[in-house]
Amino acid sequence: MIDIKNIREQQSLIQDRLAKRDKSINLDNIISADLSLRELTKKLNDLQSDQNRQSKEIGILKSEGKADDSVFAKLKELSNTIKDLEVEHRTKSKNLKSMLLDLPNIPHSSVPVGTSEKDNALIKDCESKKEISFSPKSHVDIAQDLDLIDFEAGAKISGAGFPLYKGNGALLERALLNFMIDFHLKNYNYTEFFTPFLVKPDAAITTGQLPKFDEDMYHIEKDELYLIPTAEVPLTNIHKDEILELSALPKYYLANSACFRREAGSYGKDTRGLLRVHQFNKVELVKFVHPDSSYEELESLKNQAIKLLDLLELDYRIIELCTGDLGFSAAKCYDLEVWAPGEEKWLEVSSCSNFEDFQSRRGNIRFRDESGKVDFVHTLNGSGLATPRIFAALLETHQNQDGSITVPVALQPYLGLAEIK
RNA sequence: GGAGAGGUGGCCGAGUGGUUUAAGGCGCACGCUUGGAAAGCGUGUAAGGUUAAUAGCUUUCGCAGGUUCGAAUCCUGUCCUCUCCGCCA
Repeated sequence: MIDIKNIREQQSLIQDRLAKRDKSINLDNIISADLSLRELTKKLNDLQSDQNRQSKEIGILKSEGKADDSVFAKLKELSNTIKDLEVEHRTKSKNLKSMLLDLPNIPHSSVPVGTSEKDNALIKDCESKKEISFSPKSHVDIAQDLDLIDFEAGAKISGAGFPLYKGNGALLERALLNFMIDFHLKNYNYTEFFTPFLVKPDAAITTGQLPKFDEDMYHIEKDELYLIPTAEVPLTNIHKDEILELSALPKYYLANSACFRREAGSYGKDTRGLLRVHQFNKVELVKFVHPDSSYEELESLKNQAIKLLDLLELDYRIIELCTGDLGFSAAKCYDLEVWAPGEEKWLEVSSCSNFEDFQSRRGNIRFRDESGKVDFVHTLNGSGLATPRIFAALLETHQNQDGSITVPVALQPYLGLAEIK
């Protein structure tokens, strides 16, 4: 959520910066709603003050046995006026809040300007892809030939997009997750969590999935709970409505979770195999940091995810999203993409974002700064990493002509195998 | 799912309709005291809105409504925690 005071004070500046993301955004309604709400607040507060004072006087009169009906009648009128204004105030305040919740974050000034994916900046290209001397198979065929995934059975049980990992496939999935979790825990100062997979609407509002992207989430109406699209949601909400001590920052949190995505509107796109599924696993990294250091933290987050790709011996490139392609909550975002030689596609396996105070404002996550003043923390997150596309790229990159897979050295202890055949 | 108890400031806890402007304690901060510390004594100690303001006003006692001139207190709904019973991995 963007600070209303900020919008109030520099409307045109913010308007311009949001226009780089979406030209249709207009702040005029918000400005006028804010103005009218503030006028109403002033009026209401004055009347409340009057009511408080007079009620207190009645209290004293009554205790002295001197109160008569005329005083009550007079105050009844005031009380009714206040009640009406309170209703109006509530409505207007909800209205403004909902407008603010629908507004995306302001892109950081360093973000390349553009309208879509095609304007994203290539930060680091892959210098030389691993050479494969034969025609590489798709991960779908490899997985089927080696009996690693039973897509048909998954579809029978839950529908398309719910892969059923089997035998060495299930083992590889588990090995990948454990390898990645251990990597972060051993090399960086992360605290591991295992979170709930179902969350209240408020939690999804904090991170920005709600209220705008309700259609993308699995929703259990009976209990008013949502299935998490990423562990970012529960992790970020751990400190909802809290004021953290300065000494507690930065906080580095990690969780492996199943992620559930409806992928509404993306039917027909990447439907084959593991490229776009409704349920997958991901190791998520979340940071709560001092506002002064959030951009350094973004770089280190990105570098951390990259190291995993090196260890898995995958070919990758780094993209910086342009203003038009940036996610709703992000101020700046890097995507890591791995090369899948069978599919002949770059696959997004990690997204590392700085949300600045966008999420912390929505979730009321604050800290006490050097001077004792309360301010919002900055939050960041990054995938480290999402497995299905890593799984796919791994099979395709490390496949041999005889159909076997050579397991990267770093992963071998977790798998207990040097090759899958 | 059924029955009961409870949710008050950083923490504990008093408060069942009106000087509550939330007692008291703990913790914390500062000061006095001291050779120094502890103890003791004193002062201070929430967040949001508005504002030039650390002034004033206002909101907030889980949350949302309601009753009343006036609600932490009464009523309704709801969420959460705990205990017991039932079911269950």
